[in-house]
Amino acid sequence: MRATIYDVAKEAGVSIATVSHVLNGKGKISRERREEIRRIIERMNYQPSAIASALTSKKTFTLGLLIPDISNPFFAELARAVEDEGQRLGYSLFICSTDNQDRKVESYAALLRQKGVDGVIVGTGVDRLSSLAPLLERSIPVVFVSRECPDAPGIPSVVSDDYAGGAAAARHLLGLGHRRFAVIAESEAVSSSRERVRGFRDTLRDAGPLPPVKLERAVGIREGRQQALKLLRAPDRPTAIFCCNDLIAIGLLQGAKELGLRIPADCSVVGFDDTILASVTDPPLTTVAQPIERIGHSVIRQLVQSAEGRAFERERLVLEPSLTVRASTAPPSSLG
Amino acid sequence: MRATIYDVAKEAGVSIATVSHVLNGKGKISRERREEIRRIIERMNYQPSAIASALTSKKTFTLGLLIPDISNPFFAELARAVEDEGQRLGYSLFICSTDNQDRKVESYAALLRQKGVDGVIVGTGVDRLSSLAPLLERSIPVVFVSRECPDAPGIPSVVSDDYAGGAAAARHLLGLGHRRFAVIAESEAVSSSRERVRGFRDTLRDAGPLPPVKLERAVGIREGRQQALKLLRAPDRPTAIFCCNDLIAIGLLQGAKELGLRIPADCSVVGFDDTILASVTDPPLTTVAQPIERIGHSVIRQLVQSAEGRAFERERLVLEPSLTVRASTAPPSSLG
DNA sequence: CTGAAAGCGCTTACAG
DNA sequence: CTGAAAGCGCTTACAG
Repeated sequence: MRATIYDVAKEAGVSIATVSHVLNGKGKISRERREEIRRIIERMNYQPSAIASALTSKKTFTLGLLIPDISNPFFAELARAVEDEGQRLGYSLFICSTDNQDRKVESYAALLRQKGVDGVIVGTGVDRLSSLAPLLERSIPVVFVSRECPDAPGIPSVVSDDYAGGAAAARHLLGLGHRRFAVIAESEAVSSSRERVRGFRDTLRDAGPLPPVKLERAVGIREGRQQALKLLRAPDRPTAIFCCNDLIAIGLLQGAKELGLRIPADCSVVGFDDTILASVTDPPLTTVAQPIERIGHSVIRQLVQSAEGRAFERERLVLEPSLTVRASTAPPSSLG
Repeated sequence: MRATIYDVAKEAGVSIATVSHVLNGKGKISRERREEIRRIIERMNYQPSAIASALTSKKTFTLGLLIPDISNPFFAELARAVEDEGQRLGYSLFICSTDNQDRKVESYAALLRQKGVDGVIVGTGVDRLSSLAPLLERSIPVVFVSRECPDAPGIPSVVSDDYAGGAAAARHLLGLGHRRFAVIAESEAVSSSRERVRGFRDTLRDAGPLPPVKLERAVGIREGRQQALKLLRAPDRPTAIFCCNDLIAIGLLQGAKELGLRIPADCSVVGFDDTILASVTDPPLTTVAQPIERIGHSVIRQLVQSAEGRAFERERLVLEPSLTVRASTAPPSSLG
């Protein structure tokens, strides 16, 4: 069997309490003893069992990451940032893809509770806050990322400034000379999407009188393509379309191509997120870049602070997005 | 405090052993008692601590997934398949991105050991098998996925038939009428890449005398683009290029565009993997599809079998790839 | 069919 | 500065 704390205590001729103390840098141990014990630990290749230690100390140094789908590039990139910062702070990560289904959210929440995680990052849509009950009941720290839950006061969150992102998209397009716009948004239930649209529209409104902005809804590439076909076939075709995420924008690109339309010559398109997908399309997408890495790092720090009982710096951290201009936007070919 | 097994035992007027038995479906408990205890468990909302249970039973129902980078779409898609099947079988997943650095592999391996995982899936490159020592020493079950380690006899693996995939790419291109080929491969150290090239070349050789096949190396989009520029600028430009992964193929698409070349009219390109990226480029990529979902499911089953002490069905499971034909391949414009 | 008891490998007051 | 001892919440022979 592998070495336990008893083995090294015996070898060192001390009590297990002493070994535990040097392991955790607690208590006062004389320098010599400490170094002697360190050497023995090294020599025996002893590594404490995280399980036994969790049972007594109630800390597992493990976190849960609840997201809709790890195979979605946005969440995969977010997961990487979260993983890296977690690792730096000594935490491991359970990955939980929920497909935005409350049933799965709840079953993962119960599982994470049983496994004794120190905290949970929630990046998945949660219809009923009660899906998180297994966590909340046991006061396991939770922080939302990239989404918010209106009826969850007191739960901290880390988000992009979606309103500002939508506004940036509008300013870019306005600056290019566009005047006839459309938007393809996600579901009305998604708060981030609502904010993006609001920022976009408010900015247009401030720019003076403009033709009405058509709004369609989609989730993912396929629906994005369908809505694109609808919008692009209309007689008063918009010269610029703002899509609330890159997937929708990609669907739009595909729809436009089917219709023989050139992007950006016939229609400019702006996406949102700036995952790797945006750099790979043709033309590469102009898109509002979420600071995914900073979001991931911040959310972990927020959670760990809260798991370690320190006060939050803030309950809601809003990070600024920035516009990444690529080749899917240009001035309208016939101004007006 | 939350309820423990003692609380429900007291409530039910039985011993904790009895409660434990009904929890685990072990031992013989009279029907009435069993149902009575079930009701009490339900009512008290008791859920056993996975930590305490792991300490005694030595099983954590937790696995580690060691991959180069969760933000790489191939591994993200693989992770999703692994997660789903793991979940179905009752296992949670720690995600570990190693960037193919032995240092990180080793530190994650040590961490996973400490946390007492029941098994580890290794999809990351491992230069020295000794990086996995923390696992192997404790005989924690390991299975390789999508890569193999030649000096690791006895460690099971689940892979695509890379040779067959390379061959399929060659047959497709040959069938289209191509005769002047090039290949952009990954590093010679990557076994899967070697096999893909070998399958591709062998198939060409069997097709009769052909001009020599140029071979360049790249990893990722940027280098793929560079090698593409080199290949496409040469006087005897190939009419078809086989890339050992989709990322390289995407770089090639970008390089071709810069040179004003049309794909597939001026040059056909075949990728490998068929991640979401391949469906999003313009033109969409013809690519050898790895059965990512089946790979992920199989590797978990293989690992769980081994973790539960059952014999392997086989030590090496080889799944067949298939060619996904999209729009990046066509007959050469000037035959010959 | 059921229970008393040992044990898993740690941490943490507490006493000295 | 160091150790004896209790306790974390389970599982598992073993005895009856």
